[in-house]
Amino acid sequence: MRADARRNRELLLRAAQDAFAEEGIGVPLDEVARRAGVGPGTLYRHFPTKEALFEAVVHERLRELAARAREAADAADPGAAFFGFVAHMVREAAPKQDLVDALGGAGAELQTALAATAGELREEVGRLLARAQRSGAVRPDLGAGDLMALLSGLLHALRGRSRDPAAPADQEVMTAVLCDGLAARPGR
Amino acid sequence: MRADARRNRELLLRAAQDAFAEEGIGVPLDEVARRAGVGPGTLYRHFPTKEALFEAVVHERLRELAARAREAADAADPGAAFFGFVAHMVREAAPKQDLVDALGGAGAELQTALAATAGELREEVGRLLARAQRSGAVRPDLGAGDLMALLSGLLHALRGRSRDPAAPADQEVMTAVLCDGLAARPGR
Amino acid sequence: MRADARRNRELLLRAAQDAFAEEGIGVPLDEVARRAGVGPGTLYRHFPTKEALFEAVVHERLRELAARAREAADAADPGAAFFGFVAHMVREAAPKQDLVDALGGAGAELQTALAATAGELREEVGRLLARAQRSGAVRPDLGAGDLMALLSGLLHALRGRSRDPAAPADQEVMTAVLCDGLAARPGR
Amino acid sequence: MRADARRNRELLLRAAQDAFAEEGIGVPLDEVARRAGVGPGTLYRHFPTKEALFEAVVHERLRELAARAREAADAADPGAAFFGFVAHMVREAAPKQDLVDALGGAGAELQTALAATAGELREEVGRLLARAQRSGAVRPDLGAGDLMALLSGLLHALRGRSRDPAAPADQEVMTAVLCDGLAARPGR
DNA sequence: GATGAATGAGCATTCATTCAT
DNA sequence: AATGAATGAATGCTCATTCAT
Repeated sequence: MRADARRNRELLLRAAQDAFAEEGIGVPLDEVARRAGVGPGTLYRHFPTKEALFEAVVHERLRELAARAREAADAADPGAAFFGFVAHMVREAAPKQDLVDALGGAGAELQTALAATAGELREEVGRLLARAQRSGAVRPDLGAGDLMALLSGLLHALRGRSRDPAAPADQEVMTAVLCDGLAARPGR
Repeated sequence: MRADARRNRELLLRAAQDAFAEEGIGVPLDEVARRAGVGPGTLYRHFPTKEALFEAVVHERLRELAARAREAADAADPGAAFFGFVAHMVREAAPKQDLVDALGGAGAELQTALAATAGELREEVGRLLARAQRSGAVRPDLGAGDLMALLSGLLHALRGRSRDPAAPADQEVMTAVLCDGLAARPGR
Repeated sequence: MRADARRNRELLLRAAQDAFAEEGIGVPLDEVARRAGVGPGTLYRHFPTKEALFEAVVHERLRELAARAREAADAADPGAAFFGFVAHMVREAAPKQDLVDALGGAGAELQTALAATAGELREEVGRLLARAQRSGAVRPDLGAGDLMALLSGLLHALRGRSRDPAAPADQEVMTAVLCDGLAARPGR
Repeated sequence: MRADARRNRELLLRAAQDAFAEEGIGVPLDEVARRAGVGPGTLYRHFPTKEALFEAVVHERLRELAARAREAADAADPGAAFFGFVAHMVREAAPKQDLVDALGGAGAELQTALAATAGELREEVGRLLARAQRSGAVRPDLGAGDLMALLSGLLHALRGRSRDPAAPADQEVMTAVLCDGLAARPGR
């Protein structure tokens, strides 16, 4: 691949990251191309469909999250590792509309293409989860799929609220609610 | 109103309920009309804009939920009333993509028209919440806006999962996580 | 024809007169029906197409103008009769958008259907004109068609101006310009 | 700008000129595109709204007329310059339905966007007019707005007549009537 | 390879006309 | 005969995708 081609690919990915983060999957591709400073044709040379671009962006983000989960897998305190990762993931993903869209499953086609990467993240998170459950920090009746769904839901909730001035919502409190709900309850 | 008009209005509302429930606000009006077995002009006669139709559908659903919340307001046990309503709301609203869209605030314009009804629901829910908080059943650091957002998020999560066969998620467990997170924690 | 049918026909014509006068041929028929207090179906019972209704309205107006021209045909002073009629016609027709549309020939189909009545008016006006020309009051190089066109143009001009606050125009002056232009010029 | 783009822009403008000239602002954009041999999207690329296209066409025509008026402003004989311009304008604009629409003020929105250019023309014409009035060639009781309205009306009249074979009208005579009406009358 | 112009299917909405009630 | 609901073709505009330059 020529140097300028590689550079354009980078520019496009960066622009797409920003655009998708701000507006979700709804952004016109022309705007992505404009942000990247290239023509839409160039975009299509690198990414044959809009979904391919979207997937590329989300793929990268999912892998970053998966990597982070992997790092946390060896931490001394399984419970702290798990809840630390949850907090990290919420913090990182909340402002990325595309992740919210992707994790929430907007459009069934996305799922198939992203399934592998999403599965990878789910596996890593599942490992963290299982370890935390074995250590007694997290409720035992929870599958990795449930957890991913709950995270996706929280992200969605945070997205919606950031636009609605009439109903103020507190990211800290909402995350705390989720974490408390995930925690094992001593009395039970 | 003439019999055929009422019938078609019913058909349209029903078709719109189904279509919006399945696909959210994104469904083409022509498809709603097609599902109802009428022409697009007929749809227009009954609902002058797409938003009017969407609002009619969501309005009804929001009012049902608000009514249910009002009923619960006088129950003997404030905590049980609150958690019972949360479970009811999740059960009812989960398969309705439109409610998820509306509660999640997809598109600022919707909000203005539905704000009144959504606000009504929030108020009723807020009353249940406050009472449950005073009774010590629900954590005190939670606003009505937070709660609505969390519910909206959970609904979104459930919607997304219902389409994703690869990542099974359990509505019961997820609702339990939310409810446990909402509950006051004795030890704190 | 039943009494109520005749009455509805009257109501419709009256409503159409008003609506067409105010908005020209562009008014939706539903609005005409609404103004008349009847259903659109009733409108169609009496007038099989929109154009038929339009023609009925314009027909009546043209006949009134023709009658007025006929009255003026015997006046003592041919010049005064002619210019008096011109002023009358401008005064009457200026606020009737439909007449402006019809005389201006908006839509070729109209012309065919209204041709007979418009021709009748043209004939009467032509008689006034010829008499005034013979008396030396009006320039001789003017045909009845020219005159009708000029009148239609003046009406159009007055219509446009009444909407444009940036370019004030004076109906009196404009009519005077036309009349002076029509008058025979002594020096020639 | 690329060669093909410029070519298509030219084709579109030309097609729009013809279509607007023949049918006024009422032509469907799809027909303009069809005439130009391009898709509707291409039209949109060059002219983002229908009004933008209309304005582009009319703008050009108005500017040509304004330029012509400016040229005439320094002529030796103010009266001849004025009447010459009137004749020129009638000749040029008569077959252009769009100019008639624009000058006649069809639709208030047009006015805002074209107001500047139309105002420019009115100013230039007003200059010619004032000079001719000072020289005693043109009646003093006439504003620039009146003149523009009269011109617009004459154009409208000529348009209408060109479609009506039953009522022959003579452009020369009609223009002469207007000009004579505009001229100062010695005897008054 | 890059560019950006062209494409055309698709959408919400309007309104003259028809037809069941 | 009246009613007003239903029809559906048409319009301006958008945007993912293709293709000439």
